[in-house]
Amino acid sequence: MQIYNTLTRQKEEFAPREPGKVAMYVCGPTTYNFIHLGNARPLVFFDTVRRYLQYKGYKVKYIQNFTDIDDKIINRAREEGEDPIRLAKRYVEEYYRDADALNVMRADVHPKVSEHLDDIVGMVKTLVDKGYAYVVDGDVYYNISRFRGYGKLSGRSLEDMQAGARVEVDRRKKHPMDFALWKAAKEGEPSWTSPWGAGRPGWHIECSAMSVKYLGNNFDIHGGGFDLIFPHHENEIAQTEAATGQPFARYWMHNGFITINQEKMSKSLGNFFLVREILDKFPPEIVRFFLLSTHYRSPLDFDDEKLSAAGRGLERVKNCLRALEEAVKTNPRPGVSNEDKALIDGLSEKVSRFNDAMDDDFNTALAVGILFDAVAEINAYLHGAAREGGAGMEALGRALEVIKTFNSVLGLFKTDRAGGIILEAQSGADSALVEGLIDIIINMRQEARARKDYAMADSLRNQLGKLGIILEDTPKGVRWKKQG
RNA sequence: GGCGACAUAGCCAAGUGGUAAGGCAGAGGACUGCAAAUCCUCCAUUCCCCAGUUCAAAUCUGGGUGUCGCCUCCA
Repeated sequence: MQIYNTLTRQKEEFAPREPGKVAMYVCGPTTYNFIHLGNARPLVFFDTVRRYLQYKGYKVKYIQNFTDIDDKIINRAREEGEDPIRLAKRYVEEYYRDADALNVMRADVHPKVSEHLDDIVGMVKTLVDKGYAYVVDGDVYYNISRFRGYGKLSGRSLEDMQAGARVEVDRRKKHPMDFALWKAAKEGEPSWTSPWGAGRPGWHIECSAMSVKYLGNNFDIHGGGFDLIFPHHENEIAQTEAATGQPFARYWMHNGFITINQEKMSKSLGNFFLVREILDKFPPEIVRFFLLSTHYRSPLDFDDEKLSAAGRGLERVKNCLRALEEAVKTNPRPGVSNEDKALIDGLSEKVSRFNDAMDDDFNTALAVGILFDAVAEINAYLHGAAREGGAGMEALGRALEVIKTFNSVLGLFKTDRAGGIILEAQSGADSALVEGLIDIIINMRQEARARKDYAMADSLRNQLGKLGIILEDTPKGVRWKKQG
């Protein structure tokens, strides 16, 4: 398996530090608002990485933090007149609602800054003691000039950065690019005690302290968005390697941006779409499918039209699944015919290509293409079986299994306890009553058709259609589904 | 100003030396009362432009054009 490593700027063969086990850390959101689509991309992508590694048989330890102490949170809390810690906590809960909807698995640990002050202060102290950090008026700064490898992740030199520095230089810093490990408390801000007085952690130190705490000094994969390469991850490396004296994360992975009209989506530009808003209009599996349809390192342009085109594509997969489940119910014939054998072999080839695609730096776009190939092959088989002797039990079982396998990695559809794919999340209000009513209408329409009253039949179908209920007349009877 | 990425059909998008996956949209046909779903067939002699390397390039090299990103909080 090959992984593109930002650190070396090339694909490398993946070999975890401990055979069979993978330790990974993904930078999570700062919780001062609902998450937007740009936040969702790394969530969904790295969740897929995790799922694939597990599918490959690795035991994965997956950590994703919440930044719940931060300037943006404090500012937001001030505007809302709410306690910052409470506000952050609220948005952590909201985060889970969105992430769960997108079928993102929970991390093994979701550490919060507010619960790791001891670890953070401990690491800052180590850096001060080792001479990598200095104290000025209760602030603690990292002295980047002391760290020889500074710039190795983002591929820039200290000189380049000094020339390009756009920020007003704080005269108290030894180097303009020195960054805060610890910020002295200001009036009215939450603060914690430390050897340097009351204050709070700088942004970068939390990930260093927490990742090392849960995964050790040199874990396998560290992930996040492209924009974290500099300064966040560069600084993490400087801090952690200086503190531990060992190399930090081994593979650095970064996902590309979501753009709107080819421009970066970001909170600062104000052109962002909340996951919550998008999920009001589209089912979550479409959003997830859309995110995985492009390679993770490429930019992905978002608009409603593209999402709905993706949804129309995903519908093919759903239809195939429905047809498959229906075929299984109509007592398939035992044994393995030549056609059955051809399908089973064809599907094995798809699985092998799917694995190859994912092995090549998690090429989910190619993997999705292979899913469609499998769907086309299954549909053609079902189509042929319909006019001949019927489908074979073993072939159908294999087809269902392959689609489920692909789904377990891509995480598009949620599954029930028995491992079955859930296609329609029926809301509680629906179910029995609605289904009963629809059956009554379908029967009325069938009677109309029987007496060739097509005007009535079509009218009933159209009216249901307006409510998002789609009827399909098949040789085996009428089938209905919800739109989307 | 420094550094970097990308440019493939109407749209989205794989493919990084061997002769263009897949999806959406579209055209024709089968099935159907009509639809829908599904199946079959078609839909880029060509991969931003120019030059070069090679038996062979969308893929490598050089130059140009365009778009985007990072250098400041940001996934």
